[in-house]
Amino acid sequence: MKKASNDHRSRVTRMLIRRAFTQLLGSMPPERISVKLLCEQAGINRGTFYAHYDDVYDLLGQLEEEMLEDLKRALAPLMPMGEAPDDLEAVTAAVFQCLKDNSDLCTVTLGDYGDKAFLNRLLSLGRSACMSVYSRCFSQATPQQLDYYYAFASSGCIGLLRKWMEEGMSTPAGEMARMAERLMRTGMGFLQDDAPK
Amino acid sequence: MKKASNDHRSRVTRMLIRRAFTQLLGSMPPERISVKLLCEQAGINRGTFYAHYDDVYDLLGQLEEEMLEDLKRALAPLMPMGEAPDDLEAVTAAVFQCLKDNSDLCTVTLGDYGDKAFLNRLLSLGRSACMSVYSRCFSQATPQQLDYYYAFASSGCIGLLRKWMEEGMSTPAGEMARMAERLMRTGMGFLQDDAPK
DNA sequence: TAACATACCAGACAGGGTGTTGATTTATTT
DNA sequence: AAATAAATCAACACCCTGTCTGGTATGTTA
Repeated sequence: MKKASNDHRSRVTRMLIRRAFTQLLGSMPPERISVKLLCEQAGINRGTFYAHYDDVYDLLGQLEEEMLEDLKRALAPLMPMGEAPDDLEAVTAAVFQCLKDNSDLCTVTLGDYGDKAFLNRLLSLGRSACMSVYSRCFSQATPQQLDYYYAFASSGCIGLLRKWMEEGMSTPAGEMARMAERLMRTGMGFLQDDAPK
Repeated sequence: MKKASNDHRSRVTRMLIRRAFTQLLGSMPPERISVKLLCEQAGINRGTFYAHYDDVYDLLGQLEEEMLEDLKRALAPLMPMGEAPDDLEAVTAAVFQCLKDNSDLCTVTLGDYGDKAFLNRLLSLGRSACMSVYSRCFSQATPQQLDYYYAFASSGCIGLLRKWMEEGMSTPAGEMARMAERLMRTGMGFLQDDAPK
């Protein structure tokens, strides 16, 4: 990992790279993007790229890292450290909002050509927080059951996120959070008719 | 797309390729696997590979395609065509079972280095079936709401699947299906204590 | 069994991407 | 203005790709 200089030129260069990268990712998966093509698109020298990143995947990883830092920053005030957050819905809403703020990247990392590794990092981030809430609310469940429930709920939220992005994120983040909360807690039953099964 | 010969030699070669590919995928993501490396691992000539597949992604796609065909075959008797299946849990169980039967591939396509595109195909496969059930059971909901609910539920099931695989698929498929059903229909509330929120 | 078709292989080929280097130019900082 | 840091350019050897030979072995068909 190279160190990130704060020189004005460096920041401009990195911005050019990021812009070119997200543009290209809109039309092709990352594995099809060569450093050469990326640099042509960004209008920089190829050697310059290597001064900032190891390769295309290093670039992708660093962009994701920045986003996760954003997310952590946004969530920090809502999460008393080491403790279960009292308002889980507010946390969820903050997540939706943050991803909306980084939508240029998210539509890619979470999109069809997206990066599974990033999803995993996103999930493990929320894991500890949710588990502490779970074990408080669902004290009867076994740890293994809790694992399965978190796997279901967190992955479900990702699906919700993806759908939300497909729709252009027009629904307010708060409303999405409310929907997520309800789906996790009560499933789809609250909508059910009297129809059988 | 090349035509698949049924010549004995061809089948052996394709099997060698598949075996080498899944082995390699266990230790690196597909974008790191070169045709050269793959052929060395499989012990075949590089030109031979190109006689069967266009590139590594074509190979991956065809393997996934075969698996989806398996899945459709297994599901067909449970799904009266064009109609909503009456026993959704049986369908879910069949899905779990089929993926278990193809676990060598699934641990890869659904694993950490997995392929998002495959997930999408898996999801869209179940989409129409589920939607017909939804619109029957949840007649009050708007189509947009149904979309969101399917996004949540289907993605949640994927998460459950992944967790299941991590655990070595030791839990019976039927039991997993029951858990999935319950999580989708009633959420995690059935476990809840009297704790607040 | 003989003739045929098909799939392998080994090797070579041009083309292109990779990652690095060293010398030079340009911008920033103090 | 001098010192420092970054971007540029050209060139390098290396590896992978995709294709195409001609030769060999293996199946398939009559």
